[in-house]
Amino acid sequence: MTDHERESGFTRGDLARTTGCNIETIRYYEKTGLLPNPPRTSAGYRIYSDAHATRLRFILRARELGFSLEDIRGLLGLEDGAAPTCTEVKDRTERHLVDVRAKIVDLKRIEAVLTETAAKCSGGAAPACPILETLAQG
Amino acid sequence: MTDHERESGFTRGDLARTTGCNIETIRYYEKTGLLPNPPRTSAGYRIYSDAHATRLRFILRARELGFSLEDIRGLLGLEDGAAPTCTEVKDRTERHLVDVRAKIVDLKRIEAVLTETAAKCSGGAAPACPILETLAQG
DNA sequence: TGTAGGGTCTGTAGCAACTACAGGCTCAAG
DNA sequence: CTTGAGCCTGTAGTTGCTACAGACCCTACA
Repeated sequence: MTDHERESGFTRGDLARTTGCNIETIRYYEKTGLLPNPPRTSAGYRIYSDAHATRLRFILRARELGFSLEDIRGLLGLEDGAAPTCTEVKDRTERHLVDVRAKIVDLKRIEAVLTETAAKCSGGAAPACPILETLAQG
Repeated sequence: MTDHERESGFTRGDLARTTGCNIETIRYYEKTGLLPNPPRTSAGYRIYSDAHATRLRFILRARELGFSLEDIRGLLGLEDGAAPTCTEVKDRTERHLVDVRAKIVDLKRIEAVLTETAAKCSGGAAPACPILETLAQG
């Protein structure tokens, strides 16, 4: 890559480093349309700009909050071409929130059962394990 | 399948119905070694017994509690051939419990952020969406 | 000028834990 | 004897990556 070509742009490795994203993940997001195809040098190297970095950070942030890539596609307005309205964004967020809360409830139930079950077990090499028995009875 | 062949046994469909497990999942568990290869009729149909049903229910129950198939393999003593000791089972359960609790903490954090973010949004078709802005800033 | 080392390019395969076919048998009922 | 349901197999798809292999390319140093 010549100085001319890369001026005001950075490579995939640079983008990975500055965002903390795995370098292969960037290519994956490009393939699935979350990131736009960047311009290339004459040798085929991708050239990224600040706009790419901003979008990638958005995606990573949304992922951290548990949005699926499909959700993120919607938030980015990649589904119907137009940017989503504020209402659409809010709806999506609230639907996701419902999912998150349901998962919390689920996990708390699991935690309670596991805690209770584990407490029954004194350890050691007893022949009958209370944990296994609990699992068997379901 | 003749009456003789199926006597005291049931088919994969039967097993699926009585356990609530998807019929294809049964084959998958067999392929991955969680369920033993059942005997077959002369036509190749699998014949299951109560022992198979018991084991499958154990697996399903453990799955409900969030154990991975790898964990379950351990609980069933399929890793080293011998049934695990009570201590091993307890260790595995407690390690899993740590994971579950970590996930709960994670999701609660996510829930808090989403709730807070969604509250900023009044809906409508405002040009600047506070949710999207929050995501962008991360 | 040559070369060593990194980086990047592509396509493809693998992970978990299923799920869903297609295309072919087999079985029970009418 | 046919019809329809059920079973058999292998294989491909799902989500969200991650990890190669084998080929380029680019920079730095001798």
